[in-house]
Amino acid sequence: MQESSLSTRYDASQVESKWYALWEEAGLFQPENDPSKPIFSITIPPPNITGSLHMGHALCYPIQDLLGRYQRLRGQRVLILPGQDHAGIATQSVVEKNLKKEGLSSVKLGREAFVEKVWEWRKTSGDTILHQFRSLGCAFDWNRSRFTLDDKYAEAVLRVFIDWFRRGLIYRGKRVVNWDPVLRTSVSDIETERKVVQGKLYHIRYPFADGSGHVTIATTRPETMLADVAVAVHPSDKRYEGQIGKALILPLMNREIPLIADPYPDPEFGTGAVKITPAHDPNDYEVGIRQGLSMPVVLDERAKVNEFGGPYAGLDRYEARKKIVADLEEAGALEKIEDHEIALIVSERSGEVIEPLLSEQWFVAQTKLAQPGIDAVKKGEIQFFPERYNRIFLDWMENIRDWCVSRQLWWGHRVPVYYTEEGTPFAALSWDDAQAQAGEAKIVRQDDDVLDTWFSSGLWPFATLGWPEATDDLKTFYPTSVLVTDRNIINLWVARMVMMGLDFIQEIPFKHVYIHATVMNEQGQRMSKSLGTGVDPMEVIEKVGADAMRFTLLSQAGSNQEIRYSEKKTTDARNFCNKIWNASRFVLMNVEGEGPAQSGPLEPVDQWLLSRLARTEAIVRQAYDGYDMQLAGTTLYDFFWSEVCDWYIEVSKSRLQNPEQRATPQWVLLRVLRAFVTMLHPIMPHLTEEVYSHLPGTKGFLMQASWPDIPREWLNPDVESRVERWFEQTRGLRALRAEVDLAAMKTVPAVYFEGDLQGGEAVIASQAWFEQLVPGQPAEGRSVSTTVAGVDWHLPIEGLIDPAQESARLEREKAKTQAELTKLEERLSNPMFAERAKPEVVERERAAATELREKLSKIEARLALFR
RNA sequence: GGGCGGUUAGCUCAGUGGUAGAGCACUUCGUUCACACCGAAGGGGUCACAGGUUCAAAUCCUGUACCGCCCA
Repeated sequence: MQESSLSTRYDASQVESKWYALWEEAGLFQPENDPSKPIFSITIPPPNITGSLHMGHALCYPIQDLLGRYQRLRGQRVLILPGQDHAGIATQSVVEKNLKKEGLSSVKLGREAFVEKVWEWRKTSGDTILHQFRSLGCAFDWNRSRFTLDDKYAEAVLRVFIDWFRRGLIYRGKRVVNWDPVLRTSVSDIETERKVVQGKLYHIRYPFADGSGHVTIATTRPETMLADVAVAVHPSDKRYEGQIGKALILPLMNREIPLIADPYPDPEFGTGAVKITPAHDPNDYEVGIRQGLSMPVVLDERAKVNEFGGPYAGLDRYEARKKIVADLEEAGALEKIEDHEIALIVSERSGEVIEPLLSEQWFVAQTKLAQPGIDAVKKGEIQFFPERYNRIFLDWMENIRDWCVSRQLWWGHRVPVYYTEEGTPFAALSWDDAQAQAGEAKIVRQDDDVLDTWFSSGLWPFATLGWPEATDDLKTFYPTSVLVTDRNIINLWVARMVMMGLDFIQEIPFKHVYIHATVMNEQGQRMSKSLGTGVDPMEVIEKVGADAMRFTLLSQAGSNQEIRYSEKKTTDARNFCNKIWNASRFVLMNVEGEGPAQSGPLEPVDQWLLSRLARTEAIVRQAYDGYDMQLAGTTLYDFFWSEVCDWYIEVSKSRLQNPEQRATPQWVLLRVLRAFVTMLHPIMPHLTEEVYSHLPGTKGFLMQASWPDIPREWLNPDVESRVERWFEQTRGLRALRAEVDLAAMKTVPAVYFEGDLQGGEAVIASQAWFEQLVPGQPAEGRSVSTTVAGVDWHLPIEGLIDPAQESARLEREKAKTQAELTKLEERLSNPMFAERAKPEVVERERAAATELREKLSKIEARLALFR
């Protein structure tokens, strides 16, 4: 290949699709069949079948791909198992919406036909997001892809339910749940969000039955009063002393309800009296349980008032509120209405306000299951990254509440409970199975509900590997190495996988949990399609390529909890791609054939770069190991751009022109470039694979290569500081030139110096653009001078010097130096400093002060020449 | 109400006790044969605030304010 004919612009679009196809063709996404290698495995968080790629995915999945690619380079046998979640509510409501457009509905179709429709929909659009993962470069094992409603997976789900049912861990009970009146199902807490809105606080008088005055309660939801069973006050509330136990008349309904004492009401808030509606408020429900109150339900599954609401029956909850408020007003029971901020709970799926509703549901007892998970985290068998999430996890697990697992949906794993005519439940894999268990009694129906989606995804790390069968995959890849996910589902998903894994496999499901940041937009707002703040990652990939997209996000991901995405950053990342591309072209254009087999003697700059490489490698390796992609990314960026390109390549240019000298820089550049693309490969897989393929002597894929093996002796701090001193001198000289308007990069005959350059003459001369560095002072004429790290430089430019300008420059330099010196002297003059500070610090400060004093006196002397 | 995270240059962020950093943006200069998606130089910061610990604090401690998130 003619490297010089490669374009000066890196074109990601061609490169990326080419390599992805080649990797897949070569079977590189499957784990190697080499049992001697250690295992690294991940089962990815299964995206919903309703999904398409968003920025959160564009971070989460590339992190997993990065880890997989890194561990593969490190010699591990890597499995990343992809798949999808059937996502009960989300999917069902999407399909319902589609049906509505056709004038159909789930009710019209009936259960069987509806579920059929959902399967059709899943087949046509279900894999969209998995295909999009390919554009991101994700090296996942598509052959092992799983879906939570696959036959085998579904069987695993039912087996778990049946097992827990038999052990008495699953029970049926009445609770106040989050009821979505539009989707007409219970929903979990994670499927709701809080929204603060401006509402009203209604103050209502409840008169005592004996006519001795009244109690005023305040409520934001007057319509629920229809189902009030009591009014509660705090036991310590002096205002109600002696009145506890008296009967109140519930206005409009004219029922008698008691005034009770309970710790729930906050005496500071309003009158301290709270109406209690156990069937329609979770807090009131707790009071109801404590006090043994009845729990009438007054709203139906559509949130309409039922027959218990008497004259209000049939009204929607909001219509009922209006009418009730009007009637209260008329009855003189309404004391006042205030504006009040209300924290509404809204269903994420339908956007409807959640109705807390008492209903009968299936629950899983959690306390016993949680304990092994708590122990595993406390013992450090499972570790969260960042560490702070350990506690968040433990706090939740230690205060865990029973889990409502039933959903009133049709799409999902149907609760495997069958009932006899008498209503006796049997949990079984099939109707026949249940009948066999029931014996004489006849099974007449199966439970209508389906299981919470998290119930099935809780099995993900082992059901995907073949459980309940003892498959090779399960033996080989479980427990998995790490789970990478979002902090929002630590409790709802991570905790469940931990509990289920420990309960059914008796082993933790993963050793590490890395909680990644949330991707925000440029203004720090949450990205959301409905708010129009979302950005489509596919469009970004089209513009700048997947590698730049990945670098943008990955190089911001560490232990932070927010990342700001901006288009500008993708441009920067694209520029980095281009820089790598062009520097690689440069190297290839300057190497012929296979390149030198070995280096000649290494010069200090060669040793310097190799030493920098050694440091970079150590930092990057530790960063990847500790889930600090940000550190890895920025370290590689800085190393390549400033050390390889800005210094080493520039210094090497003249050597590469010289046939006698070129072998060594060629050898160094190839070694460094190969190591660099290997280390960067987990972040930018395509570009690095492309560059690697052009390197002389390359066989096979970079994806299959080994992590760079850096000889220990390359680390050379002495050479580093020596060479960096040369660069410091170079920068000082360039700055001096700029100060006197001497154009950069135009070679000038001579500059004079006094001091020790430590062998850096050639490097400094070429990099500061001088033909020669002359020891001593210029014989005659004026020159401008500067002092850099103890070396004096004199640039003879008689005739070009504007004395006023030069003395102004010197004054600035003097002021700066003086300020530094003053600061140092203040520190040094404190006797406690010399006494208590570490000796090396004192020594360093003293030396620095001496150098500054010398520099200052030189500046003074130079100033005198221009006055 | 409880908890967690954040507050450092115009912007986005590094920086776990020893002379305040990077990228972008900005100013000036420069198309030289890797790259103008580039190079050179430069300006720019009371490290949110108030106390404390320390020879020394962006960094450790206490408190406050503001922003964000989670739980109730």
